[in-house]
Amino acid sequence: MTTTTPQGGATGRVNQKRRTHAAIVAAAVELMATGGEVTMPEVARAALVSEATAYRYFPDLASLLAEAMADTLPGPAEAFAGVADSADPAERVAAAAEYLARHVLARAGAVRAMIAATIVRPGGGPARPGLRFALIDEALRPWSDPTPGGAADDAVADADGDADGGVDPQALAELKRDLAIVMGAEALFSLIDLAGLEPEEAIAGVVRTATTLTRAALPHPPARAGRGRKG
Amino acid sequence: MTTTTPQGGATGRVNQKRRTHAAIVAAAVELMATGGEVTMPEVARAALVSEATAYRYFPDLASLLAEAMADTLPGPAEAFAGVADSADPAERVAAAAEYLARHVLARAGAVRAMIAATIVRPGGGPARPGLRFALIDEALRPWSDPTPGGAADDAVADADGDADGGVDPQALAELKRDLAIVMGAEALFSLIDLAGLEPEEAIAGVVRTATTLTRAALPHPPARAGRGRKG
DNA sequence: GCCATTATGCAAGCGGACTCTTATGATGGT
DNA sequence: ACCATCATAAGAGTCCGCTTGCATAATGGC
Repeated sequence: MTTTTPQGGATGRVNQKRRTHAAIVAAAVELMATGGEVTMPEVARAALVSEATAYRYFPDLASLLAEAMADTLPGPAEAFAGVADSADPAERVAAAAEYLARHVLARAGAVRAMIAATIVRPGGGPARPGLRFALIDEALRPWSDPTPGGAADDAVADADGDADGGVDPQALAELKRDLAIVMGAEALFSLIDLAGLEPEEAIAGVVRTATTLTRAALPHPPARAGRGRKG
Repeated sequence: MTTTTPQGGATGRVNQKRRTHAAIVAAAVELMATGGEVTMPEVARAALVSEATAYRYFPDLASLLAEAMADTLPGPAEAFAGVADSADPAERVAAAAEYLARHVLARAGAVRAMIAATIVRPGGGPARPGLRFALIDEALRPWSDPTPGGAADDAVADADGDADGGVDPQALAELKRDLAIVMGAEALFSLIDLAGLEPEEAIAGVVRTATTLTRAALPHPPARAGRGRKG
């Protein structure tokens, strides 16, 4: 996510810099979409730019991939397209988890490279986007904001019965932490690489686990995640 | 976990090969224990062996680290030392999760290198140990084996009330999958690197999430994971 | 103790992630 | 149109992962 331009930010040949920057990101986005591996020399070649120049704009490959990744995520809005008017957090969490998982799997090669690059640099800067956190917050908004102002208010009361907005803040924070573990690329790759699941099974797996965790956080008798809905 | 010796397995100069193999693994174990990064040249130097020789015994760094890692894990027995006579799966899962997490964190550098190496080789062989799976199976044994033959039988009946061994096999399989996501090094590093938690907080986090999932799989009214027990 | 077997060391090499230096050449204000 | 500024290209260099070929030397059966 870190972007460095030559000679600081808005000084010098701003146009050229914006052009170059855009070209590099565009090339990265395109290569990422193939799902294959993405290397810095490749991106540079595709962007008609020297490798050294690419490194002048991004401190490392992970930062470049992070920005390219973030650029292809239109924002939380799309993730909840199907459940926009639903105030059931479990449903919203499931939608977010699946949305993120499919996005990741479609760019598996790049995401794998990103994880590999960032995992060996513990303190080395915020090179990885916190995509999941924004999605989690948005998914749990019905519990965070007591009154979002739309039809959701009714839905909350409908789904929640007595305590509509009254969710224990600590329980909410813990749920967010739980979901941060599950709603990530690493979780997906764990299931695929270690557990030997097929991509679709892995998606179903993380969605199910995320749903289970969300339901478990509810103060009400939890129905377990619906199984066989995708099978 | 893959070990290749020159000229096949038990042929040729067996003693020399065993000595060399042991020296390499021992060096890796020692370097891992420092928690710092572990590279192949380093291990080779520490083992008084050329790098090429190290690669003759292990196809890649990940395999070497995997074997060294597995060698330092005395087996499932130790993990459940404190809860050996407990048949509460949630308690056993918590113990296993914490055990694994501490083991990983004590060798963070090596594990990070291992993840980095394996994440970019999706189909490239089983270079990563399934440590978690054995632990999960062992933790859930009270549910898998209706009658393990010890004092656990009574404890099961005690904790479970009516249906002692009668746990839905599918629910059990799903729980195992859930736990496979949470009880792993990646989950730990996600919390530390992305969520910004301290190591101890991260351990508490995965333990809590694992406990929550296990409790949620119980057919009975689940008490949420005890919070504040670890501070 | 000899000597064929065979593990090992050395060294070169490839590609990727970066870093740094030097020399162009495009940019854009005047 | 000029030309100082500044982004860029090119290339070498470092480190690691990993491979390969060849010469050397230890091993251990005889």
